[in-house]
Amino acid sequence: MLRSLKKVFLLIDAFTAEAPEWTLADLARHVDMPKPTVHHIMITLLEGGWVDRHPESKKFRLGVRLWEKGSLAIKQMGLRDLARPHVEALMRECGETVRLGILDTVDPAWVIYIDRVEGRQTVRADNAATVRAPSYCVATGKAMLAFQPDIVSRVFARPLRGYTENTLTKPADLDRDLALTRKRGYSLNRSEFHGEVVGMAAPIHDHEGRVVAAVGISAPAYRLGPEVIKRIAPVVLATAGEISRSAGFVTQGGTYEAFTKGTVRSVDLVRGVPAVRKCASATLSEPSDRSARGLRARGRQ
Amino acid sequence: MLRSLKKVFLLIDAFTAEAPEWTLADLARHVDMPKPTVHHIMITLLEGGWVDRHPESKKFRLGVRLWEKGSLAIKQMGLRDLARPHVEALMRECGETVRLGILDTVDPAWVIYIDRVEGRQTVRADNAATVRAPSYCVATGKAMLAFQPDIVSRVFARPLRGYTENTLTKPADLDRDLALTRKRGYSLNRSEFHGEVVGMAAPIHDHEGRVVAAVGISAPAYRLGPEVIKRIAPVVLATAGEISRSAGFVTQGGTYEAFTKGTVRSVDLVRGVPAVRKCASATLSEPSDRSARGLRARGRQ
DNA sequence: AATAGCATTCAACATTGTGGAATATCTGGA
DNA sequence: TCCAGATATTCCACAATGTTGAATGCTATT
Repeated sequence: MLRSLKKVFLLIDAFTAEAPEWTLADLARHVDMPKPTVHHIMITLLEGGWVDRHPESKKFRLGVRLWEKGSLAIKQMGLRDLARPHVEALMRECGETVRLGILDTVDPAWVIYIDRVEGRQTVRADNAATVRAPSYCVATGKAMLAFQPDIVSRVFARPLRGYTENTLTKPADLDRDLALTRKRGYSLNRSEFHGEVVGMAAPIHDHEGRVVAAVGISAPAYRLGPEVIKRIAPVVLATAGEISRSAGFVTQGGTYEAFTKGTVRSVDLVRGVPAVRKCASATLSEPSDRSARGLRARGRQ
Repeated sequence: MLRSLKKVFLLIDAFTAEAPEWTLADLARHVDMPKPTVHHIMITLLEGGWVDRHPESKKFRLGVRLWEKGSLAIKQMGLRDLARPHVEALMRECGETVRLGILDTVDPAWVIYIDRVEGRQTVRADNAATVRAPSYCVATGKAMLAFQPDIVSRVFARPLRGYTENTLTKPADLDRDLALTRKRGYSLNRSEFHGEVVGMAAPIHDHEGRVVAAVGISAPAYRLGPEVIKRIAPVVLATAGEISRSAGFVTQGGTYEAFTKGTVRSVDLVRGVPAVRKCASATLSEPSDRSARGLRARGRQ
């Protein structure tokens, strides 16, 4: 809409973990805009505190105000605080790193981690860590995509980049994987993003039945073999269920009706929108032995 | 500079901890702009993921991208990770809540807390907590102001709002307090922001001698009496010194010269800029008994 | 059925950002 | 010391851009 604003977005997006500092000229080259234009915008951002500038090197960095408002944004979401105890409990139960992720509202091909608890005891929301990952290659991302089929097409809009030899880059393959995820209730990442790293995750629903996030664990492949996965799956599913529940998501009567003005409605878990038909919650129940076996067989190929 | 951008700033600033959600009309009224103008801007922000919108209530919230880039900003500053172990150590030593704060680059009348460790064991960077406080009423803020006299005038630019009956609202009073702070090396907050809450803090210098942050503790007044303050002061000062040191700040030769191309320069701690004269580091040394006594006397009035 | 409050769309207008050219400042090399 | 080639910054005329009143379409409330 507003073109000048989009230019600002482009400029801010130039600042990444890999390139956190920019000189004016480099920045102008990078975004392909005239230097004076970039200068004007950056000076304005500087005045507002949105970027910072080293007084000598003249290099720009992202500023304090961004952090301040960002903190507010995450606080607003509330989900993080809500989920925290369950996330920690999950870590304690399985000992591995636990992540809480949401889909990037702009581009669902990316997942953004809003919390993380390290395998050992480093219990801190370390936002210095990786915040962004391709949703179609990680467990949390796939857990969310699987239960929001209408969003998947947006992921397919662009070609799926392969990160490892295991990455599912063909839409058909990914679709099959998502279907499987829907069946068993949890998703699996078999080293599709980083080699040697595997993970599993389950979706979290809000009080209206929408998929809003996912919790998952990740670990070195050798430590998370098929048998372990089978054993841990119920725990991950239970965690996702508990978080959903504290977010107000209840499948039969009770809390749920409070949010729909006396009308008790159930939710179509697959579409993620309130629907008429009543359905059993795959999230809250444990997976059948059948699907667990199916998983193990698939993991071998 | 760019007026349209400033409008955007105004809009984003409307979102606070107290008013985290806005409808379009309310927002337009609040910032006193025509509705279509606000609409255009917000839609653009929405597309960029900088704000979010509840699909039904149509209310705007701050979005994920803000959080993402904010995380990057704080990570970039690095100071937080650097200081973390010392911050934690300080908490362990005195058992009280420890905060790490920096001055708002735009308006030094405010301090922004970039880290916090709770008195007990809740060791997490809880950015859901208070992030912003008036610098002239809190220990961390006054520690930074005291050692940057040129900045203080900017704080005086606007009248100092009183938060409690102890708040130093008269410039002369504050100046006296800052002078005292310079002498003893650490600042004190005697319930000047929140009643019943007192605190003390010391400034942190970077490798060029600039004051970049402050560490401090805060506690209920009854728990942090004059005698306790006297006992704890050296610990706080030592912590600030250690953080400064790991940031590359060294007062005699050594690391410091590495940053000034072979020229060994010392730093004028008060002005915060490299200077010719050599001075003893108030930050790294313990306060004399005299100043500690002076403090106790003052605390009585 | 009617009102009042929302969000949204449109298009004509002039305010606003744009960017080429000029200047100032810095850095490293000869 | 001086120059060459970077950099950041300032200026101003132009037109592209954001602006906003008026009109429309919603959704709730009375």
